[in-house]
Amino acid sequence: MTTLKAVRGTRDLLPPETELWNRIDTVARSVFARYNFGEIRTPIFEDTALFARGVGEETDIVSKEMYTWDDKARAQSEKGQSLTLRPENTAGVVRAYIEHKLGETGQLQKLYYIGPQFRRERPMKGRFRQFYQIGAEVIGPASSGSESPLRDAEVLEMLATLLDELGITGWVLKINSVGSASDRPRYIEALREALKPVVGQMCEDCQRRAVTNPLRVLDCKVPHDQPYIDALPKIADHLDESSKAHFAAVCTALDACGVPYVRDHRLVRGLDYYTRTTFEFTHDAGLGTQNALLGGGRYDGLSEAIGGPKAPGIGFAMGEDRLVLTLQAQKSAKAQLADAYIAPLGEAQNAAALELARELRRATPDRPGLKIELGDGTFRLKKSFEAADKVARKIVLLGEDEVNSGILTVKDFSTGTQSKIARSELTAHLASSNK
RNA sequence: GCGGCUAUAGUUCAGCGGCAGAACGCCUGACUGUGGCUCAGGAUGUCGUGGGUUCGAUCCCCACUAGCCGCCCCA
Repeated sequence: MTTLKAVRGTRDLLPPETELWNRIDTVARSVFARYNFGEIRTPIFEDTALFARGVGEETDIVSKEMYTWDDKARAQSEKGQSLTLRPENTAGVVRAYIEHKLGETGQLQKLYYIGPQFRRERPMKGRFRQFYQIGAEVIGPASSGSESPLRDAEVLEMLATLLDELGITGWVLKINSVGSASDRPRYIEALREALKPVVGQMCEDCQRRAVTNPLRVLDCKVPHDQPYIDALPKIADHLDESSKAHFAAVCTALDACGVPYVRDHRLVRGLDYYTRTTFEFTHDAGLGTQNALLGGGRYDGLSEAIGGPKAPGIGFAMGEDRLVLTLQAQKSAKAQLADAYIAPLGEAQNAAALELARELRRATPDRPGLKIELGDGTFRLKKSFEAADKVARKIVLLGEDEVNSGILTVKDFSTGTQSKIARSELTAHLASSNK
């Protein structure tokens, strides 16, 4: 029989790595809570039309990367329909916003999500077919302030805080404005015109892009092409007055709170719904060419595109897989040692050891409970020490003497010192030197 | 979807058309209640899967699968 394996582009997350994933989730939830975001959980699959209309029929994501299937009717009373595993979460959140009439509250909705997304792409380092995103959306009727540049700046400031609290050092924030829905076609036309005379001298990829998707020429990294690209028209010069003022206000607010950023007029994003502010946080360690930790932007027309009321918004999605890779590359990911390893000396002490472990592990109103690894009485003492040294900060010896006297032997691996501790004081002793 | 590189022990990787290797890790003992160092010994495995060429294939050829890199795109 052939052995079954995780399918291409999917993977199992195992300890100790899952500890890092959990830590990232915890830090993210804590930051979101302080900025007064609430969690939303949307279904993992949706009607295919949601993504076609929301993300854009012509985008690569929709045209070739979605896991879509025909869900057959099972009875007269049930309709068949085309369903799709979500390739991103913004469309689902906006769908929920419309469906539950969250705009009717008049309040600004601040929602975050953490969960798996699915795209049928060629897997690479930092790119998987099932991958995890942590994202958030700020959306509401214009009267709630959802359109304000202050929202953009606040979201960016929150992201800087989140990355800092995660311990990611050396991130770079790039921002740009892609203008309103009417600005962009005008700019693309200007780009085509400007490319015509020079594209013959540029790389083959650019010659193809100039025809298929001129905005992508801005992404070209071939050194020879750079002078030509620098000479091309900039989208900043093709924005209408209100988009210009909006972007300037975002920059002013970021300057005021000291979040560093670079304006990158070449930053273009591939999802149709983006308008005005777009951004990306990049990092160079551990990610190879997939160096974007997160990306996002404003989507002032998305709600209408999927049949809802006017509801301007801004959001982002972080690649959690990429945060993990970056933190691992920074070596700030070390497994948490147990507070103690209990070593019963002889099988006769096994039962007493379990009882002791239960006591130490148990949480009380004033103490969270200790992290305890339990050995085995059949191990020779040497083996217990070797095992304990790998997983715990201290070893607690529980032999016949200790069980009878109630005075336990505790050795601290970091200092090498050994002490006798009364059983009644053991919890306090182990908890006190918790760092 | 297209092009390229890769796949051997738990891990990182050598290797060769003729007995499957190293380092680290793991297990046992020296050492019966004191680890890290040392020494002695031990187990590593469908050489990614399936075909083909050959007296003989882990090695050469083909296909498939998977990972990585580039295109495309994106978190």
